[in-house]
Amino acid sequence: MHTFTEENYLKAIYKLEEQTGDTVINSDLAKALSIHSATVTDMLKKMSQKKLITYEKSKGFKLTGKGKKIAISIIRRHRLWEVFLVNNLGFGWDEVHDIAEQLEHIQSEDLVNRLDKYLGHPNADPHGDPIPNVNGEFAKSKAIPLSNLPVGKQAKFSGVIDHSSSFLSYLNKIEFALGDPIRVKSIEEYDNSYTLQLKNEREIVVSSKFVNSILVIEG
Amino acid sequence: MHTFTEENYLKAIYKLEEQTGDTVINSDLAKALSIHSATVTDMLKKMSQKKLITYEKSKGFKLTGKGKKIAISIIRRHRLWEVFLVNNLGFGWDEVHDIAEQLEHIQSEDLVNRLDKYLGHPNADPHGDPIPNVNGEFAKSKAIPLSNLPVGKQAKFSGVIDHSSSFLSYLNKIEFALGDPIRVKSIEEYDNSYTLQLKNEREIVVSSKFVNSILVIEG
DNA sequence: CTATTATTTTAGGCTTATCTAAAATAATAG
DNA sequence: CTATTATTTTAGATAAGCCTAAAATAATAG
Repeated sequence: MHTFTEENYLKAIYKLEEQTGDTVINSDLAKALSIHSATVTDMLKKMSQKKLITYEKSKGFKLTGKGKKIAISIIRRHRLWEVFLVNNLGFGWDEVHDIAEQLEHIQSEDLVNRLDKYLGHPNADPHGDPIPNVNGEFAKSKAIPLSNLPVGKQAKFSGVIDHSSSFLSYLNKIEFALGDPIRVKSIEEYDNSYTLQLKNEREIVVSSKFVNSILVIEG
Repeated sequence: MHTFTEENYLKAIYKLEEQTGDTVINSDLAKALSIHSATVTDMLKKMSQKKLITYEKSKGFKLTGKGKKIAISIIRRHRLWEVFLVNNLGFGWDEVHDIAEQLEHIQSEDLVNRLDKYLGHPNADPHGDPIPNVNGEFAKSKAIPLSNLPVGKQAKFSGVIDHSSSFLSYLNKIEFALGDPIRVKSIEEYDNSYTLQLKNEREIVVSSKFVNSILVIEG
């Protein structure tokens, strides 16, 4: 159907659109894919011809309906494979990204849907990212960054914003896992550090970077 | 590590060596890969430089130890994925080849070994083909073509030689599956057709092509 | 042993995805 | 509003894998 490269462009554009909520610009995409702007320009022309993006010279670009549909299906595949790798094969959540990057390009509708069923139609991957269903629809999430959670309110750790393996293995080290309860006890005005209360009354102190890197759901 | 293309060449050369027991020639490899001889010549030079094959102009070629090791690891991956697709995802044995052709190129030692463990270290794929272990060693098999089984001797269906999906779905249709008992009742001299006795005394008549396409183990 | 046939290699091209360097265009500061 | 800076595009190359057509080599038949 599409080449790996094209699929990677589509996925990257989708994620940039999601982040900025607007049209994407060449240089951002180039940075995201670690390639040069000239290369991006070339590819944009080709993708535009194939009606995967809308694109006018020197203006931003965005996915067409067709392009978006493909991007979402790649994300679906990626996240389902991550569930398999963690839940069934016992990989750590900090180890699966690169392998899922490869698996997401396997072409077979049937395979993805059987995998989905085999895994019990999960609605989130091991990092708490939502998995679109077979029609490309995402479940609505009430997750908010921990930094937006009012002090004292009880919540649950529901996902990460920072997917870097250094952050993920830090979470492993402090034994804080998806689904765990969490509450902000206090915020230190001096350096904006947070004192959090976790499972079994355990308290930890974390940086403001930390509280911007995880998502929680109240209640 | 290696490109998909290179891996496909290695696998194809391995299979041709296995079949003919000798050095492989350009035209056979070209046919196996459905590409032109000129393309093969190009690639042979490159692979020879990388010490994956031994090659002298206009003579045959064969895998080096290094090349063979890679080829076997690709076969291992392919067959393990086939087991997963059939046993866990419920695909038919006639449906998995193309998907496994893609999955076999996923690069991760760890992944293959975890998959192997998850599947319970199977020693054969859904077609009865042996799966090499982590060191690249194949279990010795006592399988023989059904055509070599003496009349009257009891045996078990242990593998297919013909992997075409038309043959496999024919076997599905006649409800003859791996592990089933089999015995040659008689051979018709006129057209070399065989009368076979299967599970529950059931008898079928098959062509000489059929008896050359399946493997059995006596006993 | 030579002529014919089969096989392999060379030579020159194409496409995809990338690059660098230079030119063109857009954005921004004064 | 113009000069500087930033961004994007064009132009020309490269490497991997493939092709076709022609040349070279090897195999085989008489």
